Amino acid sequence: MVRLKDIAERVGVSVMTVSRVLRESPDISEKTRARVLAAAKELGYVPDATARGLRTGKTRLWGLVVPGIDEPAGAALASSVEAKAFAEKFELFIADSRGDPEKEREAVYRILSRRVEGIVLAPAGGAETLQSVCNLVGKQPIHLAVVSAEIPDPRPGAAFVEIVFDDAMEALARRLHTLGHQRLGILKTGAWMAEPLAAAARRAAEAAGLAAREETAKEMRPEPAEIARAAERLCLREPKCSALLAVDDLAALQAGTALERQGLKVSKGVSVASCGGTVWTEFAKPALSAIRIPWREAADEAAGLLRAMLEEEAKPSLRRIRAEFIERESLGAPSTG
Amino acid sequence: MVRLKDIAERVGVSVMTVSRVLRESPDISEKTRARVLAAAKELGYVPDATARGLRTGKTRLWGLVVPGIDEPAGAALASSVEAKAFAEKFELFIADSRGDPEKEREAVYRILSRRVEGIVLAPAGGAETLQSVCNLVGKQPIHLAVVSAEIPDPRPGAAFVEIVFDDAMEALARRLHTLGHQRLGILKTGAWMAEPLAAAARRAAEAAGLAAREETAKEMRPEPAEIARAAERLCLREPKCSALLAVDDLAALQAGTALERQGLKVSKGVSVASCGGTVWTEFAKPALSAIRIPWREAADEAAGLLRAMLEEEAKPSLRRIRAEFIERESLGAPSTG
DNA sequence: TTGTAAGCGTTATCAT
DNA sequence: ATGATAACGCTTACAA
Repeated sequence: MVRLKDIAERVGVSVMTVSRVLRESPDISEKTRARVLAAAKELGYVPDATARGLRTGKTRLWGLVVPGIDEPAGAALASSVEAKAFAEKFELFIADSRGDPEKEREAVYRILSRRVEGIVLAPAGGAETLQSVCNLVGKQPIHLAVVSAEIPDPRPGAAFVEIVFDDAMEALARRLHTLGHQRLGILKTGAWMAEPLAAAARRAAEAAGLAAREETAKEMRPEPAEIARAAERLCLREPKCSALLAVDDLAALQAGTALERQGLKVSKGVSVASCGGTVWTEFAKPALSAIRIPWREAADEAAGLLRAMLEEEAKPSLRRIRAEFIERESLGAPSTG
Repeated sequence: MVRLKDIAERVGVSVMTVSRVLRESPDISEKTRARVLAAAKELGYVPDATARGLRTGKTRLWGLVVPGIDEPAGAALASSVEAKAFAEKFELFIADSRGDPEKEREAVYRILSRRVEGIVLAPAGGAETLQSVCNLVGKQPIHLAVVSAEIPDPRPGAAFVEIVFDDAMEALARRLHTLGHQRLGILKTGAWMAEPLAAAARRAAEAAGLAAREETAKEMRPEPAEIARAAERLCLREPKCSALLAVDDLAALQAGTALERQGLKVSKGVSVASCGGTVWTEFAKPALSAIRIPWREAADEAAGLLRAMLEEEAKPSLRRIRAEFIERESLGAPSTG
């Protein structure tokens, strides 16, 4: 590995001179600059950002911890944060908690030990387990931005980006009610934010005068057959639901397919909606995605907060971002009878 | 930030003693061990892996560079490599080249400057631009594992995981021929590995006695309307293709939808196939995914190679992984006439 | 314009 | 069983 010292010896100057040249400091004669640059190139010098960080105290490192980086939502988050990091000349650690709070804790700890300047966290657990991670990070002189639908009260010392589902869910429930639906089936999985989504759906259904039933598949990405069974329990068994809301697009896609196999026709007879908002789902099956979740906006906001906190002494803040209801073809009137 | 020194002063021992306790070295009296541990906990000590890495020369850091981390294939890769890294107690940098060889070069350089011990690269460009990145990395004392369908010849000094499409494509082409198809439309996008996939499809079509036509959308993830136009050009304009192969599932999904809107029925009349093999696409639309690309296997292999290279002095190796043809419902006989 | 000395937090090595 | 010293590669502070 080539060090400054190697270049210095080669050129016959001090290490400091080389360091200055490479950092483009002024006060360097054109002659030495050229010779140093040439030697650096010739030797294939790659600066050691690790050593620089140790000396300066600035590592230009960020960390991101998500539950499920290969889930559409997690991938959207990763993409947004990575883009910001790259543009700002930060390197980004990514760790996947896989929905496990224990793994999340370990990931955060390990990332802390790398002396990152900030962490974006998409929490795996609920508000309780989040507290403990916030405490851990709070003791370190770094910044934390949490993207979540459940904000602990009182708020720990971190920047929060809260994703709010209520307005969108209420709009959806009202729309379904207007179309003539009386009972909403909620299909929950172990996907990120599934529980807050389901809770918002329940609240909205009640407010709109819809009865609601819920079926749960615990895995983050359940077997298609399991989703099919849940969908059938909701829409084929008494009391039958004429409308189905799945907490994510892929589950909705499966559920819709399953119901059509059973002879129900989506949009006529049974309405199917889902919560989505990633490049992938928007692209693949926009018809179902009635609740658009602003994953990218949330991630951009979180990354923006980290960057902002670098400069100003930003106080722990709370930023709300709202999901929105989008009218889709998969929503229709219930079959009569 | 708490340092070993702080603990040492607190307990009244030397820094080395503290270091030893924290690294669980033997030859430490139970008494001091307990006191050091207590102080470390009390002060909220988090070790500085950066400084450790500087001193030991072992950073336990890996890097991953992909084109499109929010694409199904990129996300699958990230997930696999992250899992291996986490299990092996490595931290993982992730950078997204977004299909741009220039960005890829910068990402690799920046990751090198973090003194990672290994890099997994999913190259953005073809074999030519890959060479230059391999040269850059080759000068450093670290390991490189490349996941690609195009291996440069002669092979640069790196471990290669080659994804091979030919067998699967040939099986697909033969099947289509048997079903009575005479002309295959190939729908290419700017997705990762699109060009090698299309090339393999062309070769396979020719070998099976199918004529082939190709339409290209340059973006990695083109507008649905653009895909629809391309699909229509292939299947509605003379010489009409009775079978369509898209280089990725999402494009196929869009294409299928577009063709059905035009009155063609997928699996009767027009056959639609795609190249997939990620959790998302398998889950959402298995019907279309006739070429299963072993993304995860490839990523696991690449991560495994990195790990192996840590221990033994592994030579630059080449490992082939084959895509497989899977019979799907979306394949049927062409409409007669 | 260039050089010298010291130190960032840790561990290898040798000493006690 | 514990401590002292130096060094990893770099940059800040000061001197020449």
